[in-house]
Amino acid sequence: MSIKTKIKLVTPKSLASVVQADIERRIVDGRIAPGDRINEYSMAAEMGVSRGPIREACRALVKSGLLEFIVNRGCFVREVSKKEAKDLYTLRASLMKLAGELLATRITDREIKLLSEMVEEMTKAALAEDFSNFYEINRRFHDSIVTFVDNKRLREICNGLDKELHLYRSQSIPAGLKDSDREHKEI
Amino acid sequence: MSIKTKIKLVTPKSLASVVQADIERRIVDGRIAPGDRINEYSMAAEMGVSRGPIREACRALVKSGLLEFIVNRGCFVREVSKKEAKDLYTLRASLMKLAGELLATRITDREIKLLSEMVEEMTKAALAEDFSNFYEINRRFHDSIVTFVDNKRLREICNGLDKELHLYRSQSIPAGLKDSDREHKEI
DNA sequence: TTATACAAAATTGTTGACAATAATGAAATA
DNA sequence: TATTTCATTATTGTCAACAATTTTGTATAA
Repeated sequence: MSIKTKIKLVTPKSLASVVQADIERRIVDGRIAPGDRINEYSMAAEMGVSRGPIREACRALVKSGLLEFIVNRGCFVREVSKKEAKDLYTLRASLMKLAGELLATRITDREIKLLSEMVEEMTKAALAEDFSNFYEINRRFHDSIVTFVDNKRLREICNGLDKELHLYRSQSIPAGLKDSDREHKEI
Repeated sequence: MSIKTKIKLVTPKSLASVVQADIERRIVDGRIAPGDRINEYSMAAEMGVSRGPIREACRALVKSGLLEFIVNRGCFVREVSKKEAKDLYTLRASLMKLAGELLATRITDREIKLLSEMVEEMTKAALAEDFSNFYEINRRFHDSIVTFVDNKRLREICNGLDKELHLYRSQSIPAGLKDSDREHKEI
């Protein structure tokens, strides 16, 4: 069953949005590495669609910071420099601080419980040095916080920053696990 | 001279990016109002291009929050609710605060001078109740700050939020001029 | 009059084709 | 050998046509 028939059975979505999610996934899980070019033609062939939806998806991914666009040369997976990563961290830290402050005024017991459980899981993963698992829970942890805050744009931006930072980490070595864990407990 | 030949003489840019800037401009200066649909066909005809670039541009504008996309119905100029506007203000305030803090540690005399001049101009415009002029200087003022900070993503996000908020203001009544002016002087 | 059904028109979704540009590689030259 | 030139190939840029879907308007029935 092709991608196209698959989505038609569920909620109606444009091909471009499906393609977008697919490319995003490929980037995040490393199948496409920073610096790689998105070959419209082969990507289209691989997904069984034409180049139109691919191009539309790429335009969106450029705006979200995952791709870089060069005229007549195409889209490349962002290479995040150290300076840019530092800037992104600063930004995200500031926004997570805001999220924390906002959430503190409206958080429910149920939400506290959910977050606590995640911190616990993260601690376990960190001690076991289970990196991929740690990052996944960590991602869910932060996403939960910004979701509970109920500020749509804040959530979108934070998730976007997370993806960009993930891009940076995939270029360098994973480090500082215990540190970020201690940070979480303080919230 | 058509749009196409015009850009070819300057820096090479894709049609889609020019279309994107054009649509953005139309939205910001009110030629297209919140709730309006972007008719791909007529927009393409009006700009003398095909629908491809229009669609690509719209995908980007959706990501940046200026348009809303509904499958099989097209792109509509965002209608920003009061709640959303409040959220955006919160976000922007927090980011401008961050920008201010970051800038304080590295600002040059020349930059201080430039910003002071803008505050002065804004005060004049506010007293003369010259709304459009005030907003334009205001925009440049904020853009200067985030530019001086030298955090690319911060700048992009702030400018994006500004545009979204402009969208909200264009729906409601302009108000609170003097207030925001006082805010600026405190920086 | 109001509601429903349905044909016609308008609009978006997707594709394949062609044009324009950039990348590649081989031949010619220093 | 190293470099340049230039044809070839690969790739992106743009378009126009067709398919699928939604909207509109009209005729019909309650």
